[in-house]
Amino acid sequence: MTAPRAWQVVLDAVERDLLEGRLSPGDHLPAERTLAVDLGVGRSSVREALRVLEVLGLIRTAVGSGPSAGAIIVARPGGGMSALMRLQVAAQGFPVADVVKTRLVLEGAIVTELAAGDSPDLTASAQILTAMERQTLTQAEFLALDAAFHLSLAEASGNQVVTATMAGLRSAIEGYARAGAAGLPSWPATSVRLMHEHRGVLAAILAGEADAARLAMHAHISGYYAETHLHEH
Amino acid sequence: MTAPRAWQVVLDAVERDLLEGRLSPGDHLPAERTLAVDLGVGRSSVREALRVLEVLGLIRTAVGSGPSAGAIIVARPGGGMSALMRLQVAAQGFPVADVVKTRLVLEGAIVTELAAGDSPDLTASAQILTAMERQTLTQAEFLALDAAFHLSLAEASGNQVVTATMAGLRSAIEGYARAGAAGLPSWPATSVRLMHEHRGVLAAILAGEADAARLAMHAHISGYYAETHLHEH
DNA sequence: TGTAACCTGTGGTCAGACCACACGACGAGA
DNA sequence: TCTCGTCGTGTGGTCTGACCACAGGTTACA
Repeated sequence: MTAPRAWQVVLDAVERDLLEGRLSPGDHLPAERTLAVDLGVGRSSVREALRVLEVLGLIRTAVGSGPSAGAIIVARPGGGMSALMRLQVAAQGFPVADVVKTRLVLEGAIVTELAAGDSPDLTASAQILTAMERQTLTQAEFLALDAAFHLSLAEASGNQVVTATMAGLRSAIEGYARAGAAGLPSWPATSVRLMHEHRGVLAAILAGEADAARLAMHAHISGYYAETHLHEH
Repeated sequence: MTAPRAWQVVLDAVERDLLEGRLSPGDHLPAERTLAVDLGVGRSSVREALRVLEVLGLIRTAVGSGPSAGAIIVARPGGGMSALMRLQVAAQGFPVADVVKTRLVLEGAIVTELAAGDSPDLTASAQILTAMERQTLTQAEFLALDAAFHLSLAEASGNQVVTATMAGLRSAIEGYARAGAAGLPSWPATSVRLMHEHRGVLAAILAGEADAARLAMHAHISGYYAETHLHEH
């Protein structure tokens, strides 16, 4: 048995406490110094483990004293998924094409389920579309709202895993989306088309037309990707 | 502008080096002490960032000297995705039901694509099924091969993102699968049924019957989940 | 009673030390 | 000349101790 690394001991201990109910969302972790003594490791090893937990979106840390200070279990997977996918794309572990294909699968499933569902709550998505129709938006603002729209559909599905994964995929290719938009021949024309496609997707969902919604979303995503991909090299 | 945390500086520097091509898979990161001096932070902060990169599957570290020592970019997303999803499930950020639903979506898409593809290479998957038919397997060995089979289908699809996500989802609910299997009334009967379902999925893919393959996989996953879920408490 | 000063415990960071390890260079011996 | 063992060196892994900024509670004073 090879000796486990000290930070791994801390990580395992926290995971075990979570699985066995000794730790739940909202709870405080023991202080770093206490954890170090209890687990028989140095404080620096504890901190390495806590850093991992923080990046993974499991805890939030705050300095000072009082109830809001210290490390608290939060279980917000979005940030961790974004960091993971963004870095994997940067390190060429995730090809951009695979990210886009995965978006097609997930968003297709999302809109299919939403359309099949009984009166899903899409007011948030509709509000985002309304905000996007303002003519004073910069390109960056438009793209941010575009991302928010897609994410709001995932949230409407109620699936935490899909929502977090979508957030990660989106942030992973955010740079490509921005660079691609900058190289388009006519941004106004493209943005208007994207708006219409968004409205079309939303309308198909609300009409309960699952297949139409899926195809519209598919065309929306792959269309933009193809268009921007043509102009980069 | 709030001061960025020291480890964040390191993480950002590495990400920038990756994006701008100064670092590629197989390259060595500078030594921890060098990195600390170059970025103007302490070595412990560098180590916190490297720990994150290691857990995320971006680097591999080794002690000693020579070409294989040090921190090397590897971009293996499987481990990071597994850690992220396992911990999020443990911390109740990811409901198990959502994990299963996501599996249904992804594995359905995988087999659909494989069936539609032109003569996919499924020899690895077939070999795993053959290995599963040995009668001397323990329950744990059977479950491990079961996981390997599902993962091999993802790998056959060639999509790195889907493969890594599948690996993460699987490991996140591994504990539940094991606990559920232990509570089944008749494990031999269940394992035989699972085997038949696997064969059915594979046959449908090879026959090019996309819809049949998707439905078979859907029934396979949701069936096992429903069966084990009934017997746990 | 209200307020200001202080105390305490927290995470954030750094510096330094030591260890085990693995490779590569060097030198002694055949 | 070749082989093999030794030693040096640089690496990550870990621990310890120290200091800081911060935020809250506590206390003492007006």
